[in-house]
Amino acid sequence: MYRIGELAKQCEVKTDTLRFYEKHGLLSPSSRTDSGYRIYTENDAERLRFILRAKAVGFTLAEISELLSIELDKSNWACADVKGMVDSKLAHVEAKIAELKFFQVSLQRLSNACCGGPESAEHCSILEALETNTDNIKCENHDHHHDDSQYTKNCQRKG
Amino acid sequence: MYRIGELAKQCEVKTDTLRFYEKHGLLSPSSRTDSGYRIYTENDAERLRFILRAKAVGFTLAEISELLSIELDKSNWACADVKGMVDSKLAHVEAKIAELKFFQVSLQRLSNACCGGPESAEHCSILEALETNTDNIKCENHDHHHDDSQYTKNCQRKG
DNA sequence: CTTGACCTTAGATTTAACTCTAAGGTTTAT
DNA sequence: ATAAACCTTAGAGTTAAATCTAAGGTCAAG
Repeated sequence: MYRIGELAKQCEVKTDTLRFYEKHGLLSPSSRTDSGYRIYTENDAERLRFILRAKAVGFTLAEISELLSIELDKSNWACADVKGMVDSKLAHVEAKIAELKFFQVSLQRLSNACCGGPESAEHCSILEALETNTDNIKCENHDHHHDDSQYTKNCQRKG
Repeated sequence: MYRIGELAKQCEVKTDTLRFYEKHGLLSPSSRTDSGYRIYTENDAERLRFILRAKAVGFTLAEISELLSIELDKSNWACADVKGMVDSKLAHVEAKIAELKFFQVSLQRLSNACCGGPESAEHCSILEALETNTDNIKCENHDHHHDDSQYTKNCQRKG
């Protein structure tokens, strides 16, 4: 059982944000005190964490509402409806994962191609890494050496 | 070589959006015609696609700017700087992937638990799926049958 | 028994990211 | 050679998602 300020602090949001989510139907406290204070349960907290996670990966509040409506309307829906909706959201999530893996590969490639030393990063760029396909990595070959293996271990392939 | 309208159409954004990105330093056309029209190269288009992908997975324009600044400033930076920044962004991307996999698992679990038939979805909910750990899945056991295996194949485990 | 940290509401303001408007110049098709 | 469909700028308006303000009620500590 949390009051609004406690839940807000725990989840690192403002109390305003919680009232905003309530007004927009995303999260309502399970009860109120006699004097009208909001009382949130652990279940409410779980729901909030779900909302914040969804937001962090780029879902809009409208999309999050839709995801959560699966919970709210469950007894009025048929399994077929729920499954259809879930599977569509699942496809959406999987598409996002694929997009992010694209960034991951690009950034990893750039990180690998870059020796990490004090040289100019003339040939280190995300877009160069994007243009390069799969494993044929441009790698700067500077004409000097510096102390250690840590910097140069990833610099061996050349386009 | 594209004019603003052509690039906008190709990437399904408004021309306003491209002018907005230019004003905010995310994407400038490589040149202009004598009469002042913007001329975008294939490289510019690639950069735009990068921006749109980054946006789609929840990066703000400020974060995207930062990602792209690796490109802009490359000759003024040392490899060590670039690598540090890239690795930090990489960690960010990997965290997002982890978050999304959390959703993927939850949704997949829900999809699996839900028989997909015409029954009430009483026990189908995202939050129930979130609460359930790993493989001990609640699954409604309706007292009737319907046509085929397609609906019931995933309904065999019970908590 | 009052001070200060909480809570309430309604409504105004802010921020990011567009999106539109107005007033005019350019290009292409008929 | 002129209408339609583009382009230019500066600046105003919109939308989502908060965030702040004002005016006041609640409650535990000293």
